[in-house]
Amino acid sequence: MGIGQVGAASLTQSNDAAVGELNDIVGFHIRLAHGAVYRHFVETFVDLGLTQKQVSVLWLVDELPGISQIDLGQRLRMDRATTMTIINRLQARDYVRRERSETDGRKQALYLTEAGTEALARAKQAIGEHEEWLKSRFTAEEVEKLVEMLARIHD
Amino acid sequence: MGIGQVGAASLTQSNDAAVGELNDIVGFHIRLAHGAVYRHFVETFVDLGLTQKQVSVLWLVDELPGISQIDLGQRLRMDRATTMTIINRLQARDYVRRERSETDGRKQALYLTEAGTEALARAKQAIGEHEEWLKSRFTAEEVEKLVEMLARIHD
DNA sequence: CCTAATCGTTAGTGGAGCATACAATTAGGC
DNA sequence: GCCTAATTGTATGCTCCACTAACGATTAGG
Repeated sequence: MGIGQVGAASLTQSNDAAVGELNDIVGFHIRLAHGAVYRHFVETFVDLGLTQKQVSVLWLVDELPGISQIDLGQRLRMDRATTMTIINRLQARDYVRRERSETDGRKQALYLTEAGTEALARAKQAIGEHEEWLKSRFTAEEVEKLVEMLARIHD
Repeated sequence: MGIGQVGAASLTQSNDAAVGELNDIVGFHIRLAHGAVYRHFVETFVDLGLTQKQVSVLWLVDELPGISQIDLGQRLRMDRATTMTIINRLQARDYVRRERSETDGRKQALYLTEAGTEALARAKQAIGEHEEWLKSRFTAEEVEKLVEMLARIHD
C-alpha cells in the first residue's frame, strides 16, 4: 500500500472496507490500530502464552525489583484491582513473587522468579519481532513522531 | 506539558512515572494511548451507556442500512462471534433490528430503530466533545499525520 | 446436483477494567 | 503520643471484548 502526499481522508478510505464518516474520528483509528497490534501480539506470543500487560509487568518488575503493586499500576495506568489480577496470574505461573515490604507494611515488594526472568528474556525476543512488524511501515523519524504524539495522549 | 523540539526518548520520560526501556516500545505507547482514550470515552459516554464498539456499529448501520453482520464485522475488524454479541446487546436495547436479507438467506440485514437513531444522534454529540479532548493537543497537520500513520497500522 | 464455502448462531474461555467494601498499616495534624 | 485520615492490598462481582469450536441453514460453483 503506497503512501504518498495524499490527504488523509482519501488515503485511509483506500481500503475496500470503507467506514464512511467514522474515518474522520481519531479515536476510531486509535482503537483499530490498537486492535491490529493486539492481534499481531497474540500471534507472536501464542507460544509464550503471555499478554501485553503481563509482559509489561514482567518488564517493569525486572527493571525495578521490589516495586509495589500500586507503583506498578500507576506506571502502567492500571487501577489496584486490575493490577492484582495480573499479578495473581503471574504469581500462579511462578513468574513473580510477593514479599512484604520492609519499609512499609502496607506494600508488597514484587520480584521476578527465575522462571519469570527466563520468560521475560523470551518475551523480549518476541517483542523484537513484533516491533519490527509494527515499525516496518515507518521511517525512523516517523516512529519517533508517532511515539511522541501517542505519549501526548497518554501522559 | 509543553512540547518542544526535544527527542522523543527524553520527552516521553518527562512524566514522573517512568517505565524505562519500555518507553522505546511503540506497541506499548499504542496500548497506553488506547487506554487513555478508552477511559475518557467511558467518562464522556457514562450517561448514554454506550461503548466505543457499540457507537461504531450504530454509526455504520446508519450509514449502510441493511448491512450484514459479516460485512459490518469486517469493516470494524471484528470476528463473527464478537459482532454477534454486540448486535445482541444493541437489539436487546431496541437500537437495532435484524431482518432476513432478501437477496441472501444466510445474511441478516441490519437497521437502526428510531431509538437507535436517536441514540446515535446523542452519541455523535458526545463524540464531538470526546474528539475535541483528543485533538486539542495536536495541530490540524499533526492530526492528519497521526490518523494516516494509525491507518498504516490497521489497514 | 452435490460438495464446499459462507453466514449466523450458540456455548464456552480468558483477559482486562471498574466499583465497592474491608482489613492492615502508615502518615499527619493536634 | 494519639487519633483520624489516607494508603495499600485484597476479595467479590460486574461488564465488555476477543477468540475458538461446533452446528444448521443457505448459497455458490464445479
